Amino acid sequence: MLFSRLLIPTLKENPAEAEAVSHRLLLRAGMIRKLASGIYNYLPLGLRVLRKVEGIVREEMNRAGAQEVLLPAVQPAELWEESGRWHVYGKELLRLKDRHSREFCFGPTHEEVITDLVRREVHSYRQLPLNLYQIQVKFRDEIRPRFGLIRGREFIMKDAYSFDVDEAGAEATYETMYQTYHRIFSRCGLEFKIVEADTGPIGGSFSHEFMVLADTGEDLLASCTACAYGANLEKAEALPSRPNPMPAPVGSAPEEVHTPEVRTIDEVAAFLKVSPQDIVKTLIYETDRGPVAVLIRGDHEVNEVKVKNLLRVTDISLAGPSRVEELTGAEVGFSGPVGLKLPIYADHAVAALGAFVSGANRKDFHLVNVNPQRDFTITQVADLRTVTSQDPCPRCGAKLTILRGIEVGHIFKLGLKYSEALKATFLDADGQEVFMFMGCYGIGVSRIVAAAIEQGHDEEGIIWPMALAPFQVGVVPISISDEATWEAALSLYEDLKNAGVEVLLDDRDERPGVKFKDFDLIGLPLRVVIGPKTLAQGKAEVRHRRSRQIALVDLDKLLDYLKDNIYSELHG
RNA sequence: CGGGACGUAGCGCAGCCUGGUCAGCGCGCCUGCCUUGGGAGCAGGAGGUCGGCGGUUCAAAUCCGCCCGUCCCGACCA
Repeated sequence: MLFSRLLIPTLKENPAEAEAVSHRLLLRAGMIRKLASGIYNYLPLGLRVLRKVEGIVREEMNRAGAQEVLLPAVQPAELWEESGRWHVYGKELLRLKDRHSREFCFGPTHEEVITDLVRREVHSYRQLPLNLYQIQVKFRDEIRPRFGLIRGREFIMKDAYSFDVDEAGAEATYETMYQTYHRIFSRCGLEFKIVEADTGPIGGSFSHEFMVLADTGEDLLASCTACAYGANLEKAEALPSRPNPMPAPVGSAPEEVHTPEVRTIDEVAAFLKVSPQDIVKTLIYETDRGPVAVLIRGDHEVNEVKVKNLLRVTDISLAGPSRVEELTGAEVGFSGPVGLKLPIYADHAVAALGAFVSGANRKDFHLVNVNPQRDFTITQVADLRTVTSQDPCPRCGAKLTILRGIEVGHIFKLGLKYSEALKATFLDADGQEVFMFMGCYGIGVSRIVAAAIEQGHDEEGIIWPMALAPFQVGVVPISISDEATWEAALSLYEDLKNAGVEVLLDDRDERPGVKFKDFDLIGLPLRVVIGPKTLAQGKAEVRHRRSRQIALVDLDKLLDYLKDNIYSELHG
């Protein structure tokens, strides 16, 4: 392609609206433009990258035996009512009405539609297993779209849904998808980490997330420095800690201490001259099953996902100030478990304490020498806190690190959730009608584009991996008015095209500096500069974007040199 | 939805506090000359309802109110 004929509106300066690296560079490199918050146009260069990702995803999904379909973006409300999600999904679901006032939504995901399709068309175990996928636009009316393509409201997703005759089959499919995802992200040139994940509202029994490691990642994950253990921070298990040797003798009774205006853990610790780990915070939560108290050691953070899962509720929120007063008899900051008439859920670390400090449920007072079970009853002890880098790996005991990641893929074992709700059954070999075992597998295709930039860039611009680059080679003639230079560039361009290389020829009448800057910005892996100086020696200059290394190559060896480099980066 | 910031030419910004020679700068764009190995130079030129509506005032980009939009920090997710 000729540079002058492509719409590549590069920007010299950073757009004010963009903060994240990938967002800035996608805009500056002329790959995307914003239409509305979280909604973007893909320009020619951006679309080429997107197509590269799609191509890899398609190849690997097909290789794994999945079949491509294309489902509608607009879905009737009835299906969502049937699955129960019409009323559960919330504001994130973009709801619409047609001219007859019939209700629809713009699909944020397609479990309902696919299950409906399969229940109509599949009736025998002989037709199973089945794995169907599509690559399509999704819309989720996100609370806060951000970072350009990383969290858009409209985005491109590959979603796959599998149907198996039994749990063992479903697990085999899950394993296949696990391996397939590994291949996909490896081919995309991404450095990623596979972690255990909470299943969230999609439901199901277990799942893994594929995380691209990057500072701008919105997710935190715990990763073992020794073994393969990795988990989303909201899922990562905290091992029960050993009893704390510090506190006062277990024998003495709780004692009220006057602590005027002393509310936070730090304030209490300073005032009573104890360490935060000798204090227990009592958090009052509202749930759809009524209010509960959660006990967490002062130096720990509550993990609301774990609380939700333990209580088997879909929503929890911290009780407001007036509600706390109503339930505990004291202002926020003085809650404690002693005398509290609520179900009390304690983290392991709290139960392991000998005696601790807590609120007294009386304004300006705290209790010291509080003992679990002796002074109050714990409804249940569980893992309710978020792990820290101080925690040991739950598998091997080695050190954990906390990393940031961008979730680019997520695989779920769904089980029977949707097949039961939508009655997707088949007849097994014994003529019994049974529910299909389902799994679902998502990849954020447009998000991969952004994630690749987060991992591949420098001060000058994007550094694409060969597999995702919009063009593999850029050809830059120093001057298009110097005939020999232009002829040599054009001839190389034709040769490369004929050899099947994706090449961009900069035919613009610009000064060399302008072209170099633009090529650094758009990040093609290989750049060939044709100029009078090197031409006189029968050579051309090849610059590798990532390493910035420059090679002077004989003109007659140039084509092979480029082809070899492309091949080795794609397949080496 | 809570907290913070912003909205002036395609992009980046100044001007606003202290209302009146404030419609300005840089980049980009168009024409011509010149130049060609890391975003050149000269000359000429096009382009703006100062986010919108309303109010105060002799007078509003500037002060006030409401609304819209955008971004950043927290609860959702590929």
